[in-house]
Amino acid sequence: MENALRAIAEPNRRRILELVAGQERSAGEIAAQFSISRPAVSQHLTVLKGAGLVSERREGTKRLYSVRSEGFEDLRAFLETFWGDGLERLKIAAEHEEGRRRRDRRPA
Amino acid sequence: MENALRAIAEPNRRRILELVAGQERSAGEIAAQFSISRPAVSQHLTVLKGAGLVSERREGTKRLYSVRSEGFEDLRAFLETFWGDGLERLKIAAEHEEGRRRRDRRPA
DNA sequence: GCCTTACGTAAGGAGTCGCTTACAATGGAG
DNA sequence: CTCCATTGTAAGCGACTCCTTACGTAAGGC
Repeated sequence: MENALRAIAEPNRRRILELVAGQERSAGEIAAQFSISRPAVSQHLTVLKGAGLVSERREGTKRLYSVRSEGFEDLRAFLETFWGDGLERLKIAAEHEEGRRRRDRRPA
Repeated sequence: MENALRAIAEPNRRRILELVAGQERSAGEIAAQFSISRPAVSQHLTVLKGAGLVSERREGTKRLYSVRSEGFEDLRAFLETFWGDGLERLKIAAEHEEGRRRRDRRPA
């Protein structure tokens, strides 16, 4: 998950993910959408692949990239802690612990 | 969202978030959990606050931090694109576009 | 074989990040 | 007012990031 988080922290990589989200695309096709150099995009693709967020498929001389949604599952799990129910559950747990500590300090 | 993503990409900051998730905690209380220096933790807290992921409340000389779940909303929206329904919808849209392009190229 | 197309890899440089130590600021206790 | 506790801020340093240009590699077309 570490790698995935660092990967999506970079704006160009996020744009790449959005590009390949709905549609498999070749490296060149992707690079054409950017002002940065083609090797720079290639490096970003390597990072995304290393993070498990995209998969690569070779076809002749081309390399086709697409989103690998399994790679996002750990992120989902981690982040769900911080919104909605996950946070609620944590708060309740913390309050219980708080009560226990108070009782230990000044026992009835 | 940019700031939030960069903020959570750092392991120590993630640990801080987990610490303050269930329970409001003071800066010192947080720093005590880390091997890095107290100023380093303070800097991380500044980053998290700047990203809107934690809120700060002053009480006497102490500063109490807690998770601000609204700060995670944009992340949720962005990431939902890449798992489950969001990705499905994008794929269908891409296929339609693909079909349209084929028709344009070789009209019936 | 030779050329072209499509792409990754290597090397190096500017900028950013996260850490440390030293110092400043603010609030409460006496 | 002085002292202590709690915290942020400043300055500087090594490590990492992202970019560029130059070069290497592999699959076709002819």
